[in-house]
Amino acid sequence: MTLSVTNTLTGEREEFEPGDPDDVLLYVCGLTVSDDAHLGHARVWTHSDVMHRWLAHEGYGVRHVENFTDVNEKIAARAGEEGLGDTEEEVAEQFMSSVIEDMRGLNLLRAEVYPRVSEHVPEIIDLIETLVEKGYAYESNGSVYFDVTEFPDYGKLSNQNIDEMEAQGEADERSEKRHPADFALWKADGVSDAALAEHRKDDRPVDDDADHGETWDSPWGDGRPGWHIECSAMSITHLGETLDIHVGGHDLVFPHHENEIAQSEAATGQQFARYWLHTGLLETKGEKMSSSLGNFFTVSGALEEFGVDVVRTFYLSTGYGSKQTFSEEAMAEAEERWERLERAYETASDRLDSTEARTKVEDEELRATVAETRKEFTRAMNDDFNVREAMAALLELAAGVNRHVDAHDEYDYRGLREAVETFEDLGGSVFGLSFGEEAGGDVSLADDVVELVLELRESEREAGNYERADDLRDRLEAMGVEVQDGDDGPTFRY
RNA sequence: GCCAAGGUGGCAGAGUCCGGCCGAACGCAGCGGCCUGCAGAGCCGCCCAUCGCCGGUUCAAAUCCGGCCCUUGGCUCCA
Repeated sequence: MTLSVTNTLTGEREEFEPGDPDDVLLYVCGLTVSDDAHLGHARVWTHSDVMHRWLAHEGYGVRHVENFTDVNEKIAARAGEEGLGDTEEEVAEQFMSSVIEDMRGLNLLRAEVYPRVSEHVPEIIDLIETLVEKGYAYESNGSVYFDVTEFPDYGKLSNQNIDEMEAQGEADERSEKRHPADFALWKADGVSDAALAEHRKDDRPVDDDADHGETWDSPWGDGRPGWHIECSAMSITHLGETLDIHVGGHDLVFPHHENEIAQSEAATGQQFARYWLHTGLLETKGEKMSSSLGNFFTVSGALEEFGVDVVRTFYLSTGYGSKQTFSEEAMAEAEERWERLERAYETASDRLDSTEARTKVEDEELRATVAETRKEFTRAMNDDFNVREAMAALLELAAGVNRHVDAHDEYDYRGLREAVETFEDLGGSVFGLSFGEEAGGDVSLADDVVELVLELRESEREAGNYERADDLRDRLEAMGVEVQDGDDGPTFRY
């Protein structure tokens, strides 16, 4: 069964054919570290993580690169804020370490490299020089712009049309730029994005004297790299001229990704990325979650409040390409889904421990469910990473396990073992959920203490002292220990 | 204005590429039953869908074609 993906470039679903199946080149557009990461960022991370995991699961070798943009005016602008450091570099460093912490917390597979803009300025300058030499870029007042009219394919990703853009703002001889759609590859010292935007709109002069952070020497004088060029430079450096999958949020299609294509393909003459996958945006109350709108929920806050598994389950209940709404209700539902899976997994592994490997019981229905789950999960994932349907398959397995346990007094060892393995493989390795992972720490001691309390409670129950028994249960509950009485005695989880 | 994505039950959200298995998945909420000292979990069953609107193609459309309405995103920093 082969994987097919929806390619933004063509707008169609295509069969996935990487340059080298043993070395699939995956580039994820990372974030600008000017603030704490929020749940919208984590959505891209989680979906690209699951893509990575699925490719690896299916036998592909994956080389995953994810950049950090640590040179940006918004970062520089925060220098001097309490607790953030006095320079652009320090501020970036600060946020970068918290982002890395978030990524760990989300249980993301590590990328091969996390390149930073500040460490790739020479490569960026080289790339710009190549573009200038080839006639795709020109210098103007110490800044360098990409000439969109020189690149016939400009607009192929976003279906934008240069002529229409031109109609909106006539090019002016006074302008630093030849065409309104031209974009900065290199910004002369003192030139800010804000000034550039104004310039683009009504031709106001581009220089202002505010301090916009560090500057670097270049053939065009001191300055800073433009926004889009970094991704081209870093991905070419680490993944070569043609990469297989480029992932990013939908809001980056234009202009960012369009410009990346223009720069990279103009410079190398090769196709930049084979497949462009764009993730839908996370919304709250009908608008996208974003740093600039200030309506965001931080990753660390969410991890603390809901836990990794619930956060991941939340993301996995919608396809990567669809937009998704964040709300307390949605998180509550994700929690129910995750717990349903987790409980079924625990039920299966507990019963497995108590049944003989050579048990004679065979439950064809259970075994069929396991087989069907694997088949359906694989089908769904290969169908443009349809995680929602893959998740549904896992939930069917949960129901299958519960049915088996409900209907039998003796259990099917092999069937249960296969179910447990399936949860660990598909739910654990592919979805990155914590099946079968003990929380660590003093767990064993805590477990023993709870067992002790439950033993006491059992004797109260046997004696008919239900009030006393319920009180013990309530008090455990208050500590976060959930107690359930079953045919085989009480079980607990926390 | 231009470009893109989307409008499916109380909520959420698959299915739309490749029309029939969709009388519409999975889940949450709600209702009934079983189980239980009780509770929870679980199991069984039920409830709620003119698949945005109008028209067309077809033996057959949520799925294809055309028009319209609405929402979100992009066109400025943005995952």
